Amino acid sequence: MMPVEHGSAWSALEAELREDILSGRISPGERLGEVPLAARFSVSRGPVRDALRKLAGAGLVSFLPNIGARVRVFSQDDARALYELRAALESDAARWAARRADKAQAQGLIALLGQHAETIAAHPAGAYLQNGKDADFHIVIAEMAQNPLLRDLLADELYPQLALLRRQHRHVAGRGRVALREHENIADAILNGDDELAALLMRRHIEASWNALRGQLDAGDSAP
Amino acid sequence: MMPVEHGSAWSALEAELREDILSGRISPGERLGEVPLAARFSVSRGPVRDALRKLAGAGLVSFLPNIGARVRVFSQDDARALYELRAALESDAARWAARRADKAQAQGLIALLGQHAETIAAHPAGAYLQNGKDADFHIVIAEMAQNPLLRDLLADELYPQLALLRRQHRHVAGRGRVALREHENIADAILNGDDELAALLMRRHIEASWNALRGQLDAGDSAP
DNA sequence: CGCACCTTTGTTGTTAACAATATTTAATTT
DNA sequence: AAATTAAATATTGTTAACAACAAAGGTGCG
Repeated sequence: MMPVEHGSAWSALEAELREDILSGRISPGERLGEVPLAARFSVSRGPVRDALRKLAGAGLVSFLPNIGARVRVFSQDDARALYELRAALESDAARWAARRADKAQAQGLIALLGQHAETIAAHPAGAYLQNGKDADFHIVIAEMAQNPLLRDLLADELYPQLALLRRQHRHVAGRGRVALREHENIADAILNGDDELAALLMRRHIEASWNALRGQLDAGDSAP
Repeated sequence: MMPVEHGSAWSALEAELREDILSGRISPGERLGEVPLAARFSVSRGPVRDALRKLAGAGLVSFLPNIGARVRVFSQDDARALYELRAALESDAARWAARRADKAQAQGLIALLGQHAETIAAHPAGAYLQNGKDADFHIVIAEMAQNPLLRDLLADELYPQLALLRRQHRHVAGRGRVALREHENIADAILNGDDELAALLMRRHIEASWNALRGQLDAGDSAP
């Protein structure tokens, strides 16, 4: 008999809520009342609370005691802090990836860059950074670093927060070709086992990404 | 009328549990049943669940669905991952501290090192690393970096986890004098605004700390 | 007309009972 | 006696009702 999956009450719930937030179906700043959510998922408020607390821990939801949960809104200072943290983590991820490069993963990285080049050639306008392709590259490197703590912190916390942050603003201007070039240089350094160079290039790559975003933030840009 | 503080049911609860775990009153691996805890704090299981989930998010408690919570036990690989992450975060904290050094904080750092030198002189055996003095130094630097996200990640997650990790093992052999010397060199680099040197020295400092701990781990050392 | 205060309403925090799962204990069989 | 299975027990997951708090709206007073 197919067992009715249990204990998954808030597990599935959290995943779906996450998806709704990251896809923009629920907008930044929007209220997340426990009762409506409970009704929507045909479940009681208990599991909903658990899921909201977990999402708050992941930085996707802001939580005020006795007031409630809202989809998180990032201040410019939040964004700066986020990118600085990202630079610290990812430059070290690149450093370790260069030292520990695993054959299979390294080939995956090369294949990925090949795909990206094709994508860029096909859509010169630059949909590169927009469609999760960028995230793939960074996640492969996080895997290559062979540090589960670092990988999870990046994949489960930082990248979702960055995705949500970008939702608040117009998509960053097409840095596609330049970004791909930077990715290729980073990959080369990793495949050559040059850990210091890989770390430095990754740091510069993220600083460039931050500068591009900050330009838009300074221009007073915000999503509808 | 003095208002009976509310909303503090699990806030105080979480703080006390944290303290019990970090102080060793509850040992690593020990079971954290919801019912006994609820009875102990004269509260229902709901707030206890919240507190346990939060502590699990902070990495002090391991949580298995349908089974329960235990005080976290670190594997050697966990420890390695922790120290690698720490090196990434703290070397960048030192980097930013050197760039953004705030007068008041910088003097605080100097004062701290003076105290530490006296402590070492008074207790040559080396109680330096054992009594939170070490943590103070690193926290001041995290503050100086002026990145709330980085500071909270270090102060609320990494340092507590490190404290718990050390509880699992005999105290690391007195690296006191050497560590103080390293601290002084880091502080000099920060006060001179030499961000690259500060970052590098901090990374080496943490690597040395990790090597000292790993030596004991390899020797099959574990707390009673 | 404006402001403060109070009432009302809606939402979150907490509780205790119920349901489902894991663990332990005891019985049974080989 | 050892191992396997089945009942019993303890623990976690979920639910619905109750209590405390915050926000909104209306009323009275200056």
